[in-house]
Amino acid sequence: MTLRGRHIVLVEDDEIMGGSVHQRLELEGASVTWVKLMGRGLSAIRTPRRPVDAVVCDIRLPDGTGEELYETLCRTSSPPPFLFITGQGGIDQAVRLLRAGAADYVTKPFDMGGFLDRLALILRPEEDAGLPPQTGISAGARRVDALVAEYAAGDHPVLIRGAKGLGKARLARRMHDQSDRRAAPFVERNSYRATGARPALAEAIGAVGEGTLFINGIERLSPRDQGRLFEALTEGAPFRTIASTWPDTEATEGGAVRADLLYLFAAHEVFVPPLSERPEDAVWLAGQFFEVLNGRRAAPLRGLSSHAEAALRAHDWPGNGRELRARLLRAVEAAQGDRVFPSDLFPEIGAESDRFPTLAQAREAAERQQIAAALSRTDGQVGEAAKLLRVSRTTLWEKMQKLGL
Amino acid sequence: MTLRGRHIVLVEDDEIMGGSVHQRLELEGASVTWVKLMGRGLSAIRTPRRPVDAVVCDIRLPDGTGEELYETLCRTSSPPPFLFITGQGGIDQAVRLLRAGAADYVTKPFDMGGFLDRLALILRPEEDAGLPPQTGISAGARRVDALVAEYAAGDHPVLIRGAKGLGKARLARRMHDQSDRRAAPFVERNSYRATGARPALAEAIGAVGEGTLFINGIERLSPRDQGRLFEALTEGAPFRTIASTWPDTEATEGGAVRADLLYLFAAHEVFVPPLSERPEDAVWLAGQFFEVLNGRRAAPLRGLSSHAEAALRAHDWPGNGRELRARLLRAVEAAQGDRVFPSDLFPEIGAESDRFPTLAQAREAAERQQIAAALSRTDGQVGEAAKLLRVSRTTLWEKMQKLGL
DNA sequence: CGAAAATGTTCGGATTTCCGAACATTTAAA
DNA sequence: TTTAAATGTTCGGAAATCCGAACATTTTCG
Repeated sequence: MTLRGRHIVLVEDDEIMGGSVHQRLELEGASVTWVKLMGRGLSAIRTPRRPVDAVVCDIRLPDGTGEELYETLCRTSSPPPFLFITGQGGIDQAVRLLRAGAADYVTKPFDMGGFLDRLALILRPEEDAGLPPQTGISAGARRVDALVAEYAAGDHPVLIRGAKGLGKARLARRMHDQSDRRAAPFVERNSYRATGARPALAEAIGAVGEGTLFINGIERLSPRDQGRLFEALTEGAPFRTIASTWPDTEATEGGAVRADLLYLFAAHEVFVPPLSERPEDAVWLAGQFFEVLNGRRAAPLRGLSSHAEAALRAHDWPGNGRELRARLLRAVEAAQGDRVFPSDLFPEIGAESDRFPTLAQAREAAERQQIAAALSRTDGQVGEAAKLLRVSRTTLWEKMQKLGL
Repeated sequence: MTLRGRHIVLVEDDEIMGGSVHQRLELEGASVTWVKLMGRGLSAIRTPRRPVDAVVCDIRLPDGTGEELYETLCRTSSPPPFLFITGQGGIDQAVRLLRAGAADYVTKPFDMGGFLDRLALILRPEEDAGLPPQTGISAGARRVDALVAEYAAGDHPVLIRGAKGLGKARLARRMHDQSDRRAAPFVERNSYRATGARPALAEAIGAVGEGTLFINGIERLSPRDQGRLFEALTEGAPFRTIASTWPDTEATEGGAVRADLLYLFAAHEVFVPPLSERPEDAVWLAGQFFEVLNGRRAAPLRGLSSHAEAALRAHDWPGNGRELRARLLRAVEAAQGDRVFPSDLFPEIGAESDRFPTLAQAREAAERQQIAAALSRTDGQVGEAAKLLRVSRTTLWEKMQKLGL
């Protein structure tokens, strides 16, 4: 697979490094947006000229870190895959990023060929062709798959609940593929994507015909859009509706779904348990990923060591499947022996975990908390919150962007 | 009493108001330091050219508030009396200052004659000539007075414990006045006063002769000074030593007293209960103040109403005697009828108490907390704390000043 | 007791933050 | 459906913050 025709956002302040990567990516046929500041990166990714396929991002930036950029995006949207460029000593940071669901990282200095290979790897779509249409092997995963099969035969709305990285979009797609509507369009409306990147609901409804409309993140729909959806569903719309929600505390508090709309979905829900509750699925999924990835190695590995499997079971998987896939990618690439070992999967073991927050971090945390409290108090009214906080509307808006609120 | 020869610090940014007050105070013979910023005020009060007798301070300043200035000073020292200038609508703020122990306030617009009278009132020393040498009438107060009389006859060190505003310095003075050493000097070393305003311990020891050395705030002595004092006490120094301590949580954590020094005082302690634990003393003391202050009115009042007395009993007196005296000053001045009523003593009743902290306030609170944590972690080592917090030593020092740490 | 280390403190320059004005877009209300 | 209100967002200038260098003073340690 080539990079030709892809849109890459490059966030790198170093003139030489950035120039090299920029030039080489364009030689490969990619379209590159090069920015030098975290703030600029935020804008470029949130409101891009065209959809962003991947982000290549340095860790250290003049106005913050790549980590902050990524996590800020995660709070209000679903960012495109990130490939981080880290220097020596930044490994603990990069590993945290993997845990949070970032795609991968490379360590300076690196050869351009290896870098391009890694970038090409993460550009591949989330639903790998090599994986079977199955959530897992645990009892909980089998219940999910049974419900998916059952609901695929129906026409009623379905709500998929579960944390990020659990493949809710893939479940919706499978439900569509196993239904009578499989020949009609499958249209996704991702509410987590930045404003510029997502179509209006009306546009999505216009495109779906008698197919399946998938609303990713129903709690993020505006009240007006929720009204439109409710109308469509109660007036016999020809398409089938599947929605997902991410039971994140902030989302629940901030973006309530009107009760009557929720009522339409209440009878048919699919809850996807987190990987931490089904460790045998983590091992199974890792095995699936291993088969696919190992097949690409010039010198194939023999498998996962038993200790690696034990470590997979013991991990708490805050990033769920996305984190698992990223770790497998790195492990298969980095393995020195003939098998994958725990230290290949979890290189951060031994890294310092106890860090004293800096003054800037403490200040930011307090600002984030206070702004959130003010927004809560004003029911999301930004202008009123600005008055309460005694800052200008501009200042509040910029801080909200910076802090990911 | 005139203002002649007194040193007044004026903190007022308004050119016209400041110019008027400055000119009139100098006409009255006072020496005036006029600053326009809270930060400048901090410096002028902490390291003055000569000791500060009083501060005249506006509430609203370009770089903060008079309230912040006062409270910042209170955290690390015992500020001179403050007379606040407040505009309309600032009454709740001024009342909070009274509660915290500030001397008084005037409301714009005011006539200069009344302003000067009020300033003259607060310049009078804390121990008013009109008050009897007595702590109060409650059982607890009588125990304190009995101990003072008993210890006055001895030569052993004495420790006076109690919160600010309870007259610990007056108790020490009374102990001296009732002792055989009354003809010799009484020298006070106030550890709470700003660095520039307090003499070195060695200087105080040199001046006391066979008199009484009063260490106000023994926990604030440096380890070296504690060593000097210990040596003096164990090697038969000719003077008598009385010390006070303020059982404030911050002081206890920050400035521990070495155990062997504390041992020398342990056998003779006087604990002064807070006014909140002896409400009848609050009423008695208010009565004493009333007699003194009422005598100065052109049209004397008949007394405190029974409801006023009830309100005095009910109040929790966070500022203890200092707050009580300030409230009586205002009440006797402001009384409209022939008696003092609750609303004269507690004008803030009805004022809005629930305020949402601004973003700057939240940020400051977080900074204060984080800096305190860092200092705690580094055992007071400022340079190490700066590294931990990832700020420069200068920045940390300035923030410590601003935040009162 | 003297030297080293740390604190106390100031100042000017660089950097960052904050803001009002302005305009486009979206949402809410009439 | 139209209008008003609010949000989304940018930009340049003013104000505030942060810092290193520097020097005086105090504290600590050998």
